Amino acid sequence: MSHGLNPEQQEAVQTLTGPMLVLAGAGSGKTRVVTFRIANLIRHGTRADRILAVTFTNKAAKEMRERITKMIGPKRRPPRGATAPPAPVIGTFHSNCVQILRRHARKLGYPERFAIYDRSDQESTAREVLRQLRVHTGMLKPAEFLSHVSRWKNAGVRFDQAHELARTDAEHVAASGYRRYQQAIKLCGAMDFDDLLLSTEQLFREFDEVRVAEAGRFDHVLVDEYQDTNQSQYAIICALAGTHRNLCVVGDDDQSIYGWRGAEVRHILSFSKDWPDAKIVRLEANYRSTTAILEVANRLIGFNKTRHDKVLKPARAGGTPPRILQFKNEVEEARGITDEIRKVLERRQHEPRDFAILFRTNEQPRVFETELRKAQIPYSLVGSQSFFDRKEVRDLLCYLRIVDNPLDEVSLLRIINVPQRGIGAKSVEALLTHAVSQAKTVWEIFSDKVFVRGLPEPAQRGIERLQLLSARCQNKLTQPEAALAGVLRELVYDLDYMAALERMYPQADEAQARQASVEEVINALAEYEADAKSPSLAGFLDDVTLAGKEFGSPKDKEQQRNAVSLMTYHSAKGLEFPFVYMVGMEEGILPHRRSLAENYDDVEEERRLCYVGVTRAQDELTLCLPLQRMKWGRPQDTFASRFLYEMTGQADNPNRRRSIDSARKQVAASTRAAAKKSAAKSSKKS
DNA sequence: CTGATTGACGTTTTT
DNA sequence: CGTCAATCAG
Repeated sequence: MSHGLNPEQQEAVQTLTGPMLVLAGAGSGKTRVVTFRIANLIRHGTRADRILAVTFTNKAAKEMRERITKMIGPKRRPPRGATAPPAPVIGTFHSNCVQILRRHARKLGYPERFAIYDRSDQESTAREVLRQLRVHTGMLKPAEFLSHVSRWKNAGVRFDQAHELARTDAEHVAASGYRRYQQAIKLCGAMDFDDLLLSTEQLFREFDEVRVAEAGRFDHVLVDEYQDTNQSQYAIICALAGTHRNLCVVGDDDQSIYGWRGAEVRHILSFSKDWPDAKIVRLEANYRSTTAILEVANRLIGFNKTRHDKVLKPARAGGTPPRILQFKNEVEEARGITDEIRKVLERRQHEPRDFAILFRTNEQPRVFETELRKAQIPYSLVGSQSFFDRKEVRDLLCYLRIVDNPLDEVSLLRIINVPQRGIGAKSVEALLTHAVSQAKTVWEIFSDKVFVRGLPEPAQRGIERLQLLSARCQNKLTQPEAALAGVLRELVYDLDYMAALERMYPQADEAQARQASVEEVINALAEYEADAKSPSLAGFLDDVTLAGKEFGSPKDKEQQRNAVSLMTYHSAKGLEFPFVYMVGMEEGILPHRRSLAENYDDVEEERRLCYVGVTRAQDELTLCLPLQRMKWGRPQDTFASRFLYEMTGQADNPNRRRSIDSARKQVAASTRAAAKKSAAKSSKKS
């Protein structure tokens, strides 16, 4: 055991009891240490299923599970029907909280089958709440409203306290909405992502017997990416590990990039205050990147004030110094990088999966997508717009959610007239007003015969059909041996959904693509059904909400296995690539203008974001700067990111703006020349 | 009730 | 330049 580990790593792996803080720098083999440690615990007699490991993403959890199975799992596949050997419990905070809450939801006044609302459900609810308050979207947008509410929730501010903290007009409106929002989702028997953590915390606080029971399931708790834990997550950790104190947290304060979500670097900076007997292990050797890259990384992060002092020590000598490339604009940037990648690929030394293009905002990759597609280079856009965000997929899932839980108002409102069944805006409005006045959900109002008879004739029939549809599905589900995928297939048939899609999308190819998505949902459900231990509609929906991004068609999966990665710095955390391109290194983007506005702390977080990007690179790092960027149809000049100057040791350069200006002048000249040329061409033609 | 057109407006990251 | 909400004519 512990072969190939350095002394620090060995200490982290072999000290098995008591609290421990592992300060793991980027590329220090952190993941390896965590998995070795779990394996070691099992070898020393801990039952595997009494170990809880909390990861940041579902993807990380999946990878960790696979690694551990490889290390300690049976050499041969156990015969069919044999009981599976105990395995460690590995998952995100959110998925673990759902497990716990499913067992005790009643205690908190939620139905056993409470729904989980994702971002899009939250936005719909927010929109509805703001509409009821007659707030103009110009004054407070749903997304902004949600960010206020989320901040309050994470800070432990209840909806009756928010008004005291509100300063601006928008915040006061948000405070009024907060109450309604919370009541609305509670009425639907739903929790949003924040609620999952807060409710768990509340559950442990108010019902000690529950806390004792849940904590008693484990003898060891490990937390990865500890720098990104927020207040409630920390409380949950303490509740679970407080008794046995076998708590191992692993993280890097320099990679704390979720402050906006309530993560507190404070937790990792002061761990030893709360756990005075904690052993602290520092992993500073970096096995990932070349010396040339690490020099830049160290120089950059040195500009941050609030941090544990540590320096990444390179294990790989030499290397190519990072390059800084300037392009005329963001289209040229995409074209230039695509070209470079294509050339490297043609030499057959590297594969598409060796490349990553990192950016700050989700709007940036659009240009890259078109260029990569043109060059026929396979790419995968990580994160945004997953399969389950497609309209038709989402609609179908809403049907399933209503079948599972008819009180789920957000889902109902989404598909109440999709495909169209005569329940127009007026009728919906009437239903909603009545529902609110009765403190009931719309689904319950459906059964209010007197009220429904007052609605237009087509609406009445639509409601009846909807009720019938749901009842039929529920009926099928109660039958023994009912296949979930089969029920869904019949639902699609009953809805005549495929034909409806053709009507909704007149273009044949688009309609076909959407119909294919429907097939894929059915496949995904079938796949879930085949894999899950005890499959249920509810379980499938939970998985989709919490880990939706890992689903997808087999074709997509196959294609994405070896593709250039396009992702944000946030989703790049924990990953590594031989070639990394950091794109759009401009003031206003990285650091983002929003974080520049107010305080200094936010710039430090942006710097950490940049640091995360730099430390993803194994062999070659390229920093890119478009000198102009299209904004609202007009090209606008950019300024080079201050981080570029910091990384290159020019932070104090008083002329840094001028030097960029001169570069811009050159580009402007060449642009003018190009414009003249094309003008000449077109005049020749005519 | 539905489908088409017009107008305003746009500052980030995600479990 | 795109997106989405509000508005209007069938």
